Amino acid sequence: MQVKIKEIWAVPKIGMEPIRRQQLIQATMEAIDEVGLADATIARIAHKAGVSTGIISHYFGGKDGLFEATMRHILGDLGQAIRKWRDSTPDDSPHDHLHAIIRANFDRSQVDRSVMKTWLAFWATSMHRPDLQRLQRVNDRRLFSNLCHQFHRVLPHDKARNAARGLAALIDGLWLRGALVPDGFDTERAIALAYRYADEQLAAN
Amino acid sequence: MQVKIKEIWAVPKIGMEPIRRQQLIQATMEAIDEVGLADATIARIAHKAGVSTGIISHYFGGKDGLFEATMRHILGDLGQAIRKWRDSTPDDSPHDHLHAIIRANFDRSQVDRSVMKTWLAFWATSMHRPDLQRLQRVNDRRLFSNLCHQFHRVLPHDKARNAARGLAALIDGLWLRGALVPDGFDTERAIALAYRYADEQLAAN
DNA sequence: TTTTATTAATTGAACGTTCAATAAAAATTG
DNA sequence: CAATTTTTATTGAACGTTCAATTAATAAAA
Repeated sequence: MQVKIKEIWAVPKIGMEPIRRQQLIQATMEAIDEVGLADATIARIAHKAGVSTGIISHYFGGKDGLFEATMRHILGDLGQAIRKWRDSTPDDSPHDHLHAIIRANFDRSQVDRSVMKTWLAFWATSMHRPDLQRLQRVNDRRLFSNLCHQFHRVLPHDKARNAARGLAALIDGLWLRGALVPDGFDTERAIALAYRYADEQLAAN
Repeated sequence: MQVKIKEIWAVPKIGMEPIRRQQLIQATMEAIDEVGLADATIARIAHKAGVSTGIISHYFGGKDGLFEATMRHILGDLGQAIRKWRDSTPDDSPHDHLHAIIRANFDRSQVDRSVMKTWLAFWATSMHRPDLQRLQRVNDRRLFSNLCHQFHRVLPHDKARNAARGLAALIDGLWLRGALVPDGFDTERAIALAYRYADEQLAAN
């Protein structure tokens, strides 16, 4: 029944799944960077990845599934960055550990333009989608309890909790303000401000 | 040419424009609160405001215009809150002025659920729409230069700028984290943390 | 042969916008 | 004052477009 001009069909290769998933997640972030989530249609994403639209439903079940997978990918990168900076620290004093967490949150993988825009879209969307909201809260709590644990090695309960709350907010705020300015994000300045806050909280025991 | 069952037509009353604009802006925020910007269709908004879809284009030129007007309304409320808290302060010391700015940013008009969700949608959308981006930057700069001016009455240039940058980020971060938790936003705790930061910066001259 | 991989074409729902119709109210004219 | 024209306010059906999702077709690989 189909009308065809040429008898050219795609050449299936085995083991394409992980490659296609990666390609489509990357294309999703790029599309969001270019036109925003609302206009990041599956046709646009598929074209950018060099595949047809059907493949998105095939591997991710649909657009929603692709977006969630993209966000999980970014969260995975953040977790990796935290491990990387933690392991690169000489000793494991609260001071060094806090600095590592701060550095990780401003890691190159997190301040990339397309990643930052995807984060913003994620926040706005997560408010109406329970599945994304859960993802968001898990991440939120992890940052908070990480910070809390480190502060608690030096400060009493309440002070540690408040210090963690403040530092978590400062990190998010610096990151948000960095994301919202169109021109470059001065990461080092943001890191320096967060370091200062962390150090002051540690000193006030 | 229209097919009618009943001979009932709307009863136009003069001077409806400001009333309709207010109704539609309110309905927009409620719709965003309920289903998010993407699903806040003009049909839904119009129904919620108790008017027909055509009226949105009539008064706002379209959906985009309505969203921008909604955001301008929220920004206007923020400006009003800043004036309110500034005027309610006994003297105009840097300390009191900073506290007033902090209070205004956590004013009831700004921590309302529908307002917070609209803010989030605004941030995500502003990244791809120059008109909204300008609106966003004007607001950003106003907060920063307000803070900077107050800190500068006590601190030298560089320290004032860093203190302002830090406090602006802390305010935004506390606000963001408050917006993202589904259950209530502990405004007083956020205000207390911001106060503490402001006070510590003022003391470190 | 079945499974995996993929595409092009198609479908149907949803959406924003436009527009003719309608009438009260206000302004203008005779 | 009465008759008319214009302005303001409003509706809701119709239109055209855009999407996400589905489907039939295709073939290499297992």
